[in-house]
Amino acid sequence: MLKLTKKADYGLIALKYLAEHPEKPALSAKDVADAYGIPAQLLAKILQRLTKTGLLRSHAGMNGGYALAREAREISAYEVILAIDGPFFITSCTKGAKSCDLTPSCTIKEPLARVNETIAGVLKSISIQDLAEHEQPAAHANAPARLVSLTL
Amino acid sequence: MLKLTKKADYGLIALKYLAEHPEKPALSAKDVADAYGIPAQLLAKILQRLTKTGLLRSHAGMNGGYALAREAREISAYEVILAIDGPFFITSCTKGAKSCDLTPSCTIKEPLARVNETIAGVLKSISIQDLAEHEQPAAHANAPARLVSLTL
DNA sequence: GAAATCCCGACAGAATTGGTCGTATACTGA
DNA sequence: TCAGTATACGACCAATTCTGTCGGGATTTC
Repeated sequence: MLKLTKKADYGLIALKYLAEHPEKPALSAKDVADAYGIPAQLLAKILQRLTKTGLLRSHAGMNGGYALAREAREISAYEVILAIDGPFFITSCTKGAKSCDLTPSCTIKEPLARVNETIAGVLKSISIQDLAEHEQPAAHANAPARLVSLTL
Repeated sequence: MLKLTKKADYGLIALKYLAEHPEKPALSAKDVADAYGIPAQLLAKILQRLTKTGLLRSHAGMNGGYALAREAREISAYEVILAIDGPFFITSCTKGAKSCDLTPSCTIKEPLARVNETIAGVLKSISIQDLAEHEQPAAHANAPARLVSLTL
């Protein structure tokens, strides 16, 4: 299915929201959760993780909350997903050191690893700001295309 | 995590295996399962599904089994994954008609839909034959790169 | 010190995935 | 026509993963 987990989704949504409100010094997990109807405690944990990986800055106490640790332009969707869901591999085998437990198996793995890199490249090329900019149905007709190369 | 299910993996492995043995008129599910240590009954169900979607031809009885319905070159990894795992969307929201149940939510969805298409494009550009060719650690140094464009 | 807020581990329920079983059906060859 | 080999398919269970909740703690502001 190749889909993001809801957590990753929530994380991206939250970061986008933060990027859209640069005037606020910080927004609490609850603020964001309420804005989108996301379970507050769950979002809190996600934001905590993003803080731990250095994508967000946090501040406790009244009027505390979270803020982007870097420019929205400088945070890629890839980093967010990586932080929340952990490293991903398109093949279900490649889990760390012990490659495939099955016989000589996954002869399929090697070519797909390249696909994996390509996808990672695409995700790396997208910043939180890109997400925020396209809030309004803009005319992306003339947006410059980004080329990603896949060497099989 | 953005990973393929094991079923999709198995399916790709099996198709690759079939592509590598064009001399055989058909290979049984058990043959393939044994070759890779894949649970035979599970693989059987996967191959049945691939048959139903027209990627394989099947034949019951002795010396029966499965064979590619088309040239390996003409079967894309995308088709295989689609057949086995169903349509995939990178955002966990986009599930059919009813978009996001949450409020105005997934403002994130629209840009990511493009990413989704890009990934699908990558997968479509890879054929079973591509997978089969790179069995041996070949020198893909001079393999022509394929460019996939992403217009955000 | 009280309120707001972040921090974090543990855990329960739900959903998905992986795999098995049993049975029916189709084809082959002796 | 019968035995053996295979596919076809639905039901079902087991394992894993994901989602969301709870409870207690630590910081910061007022």
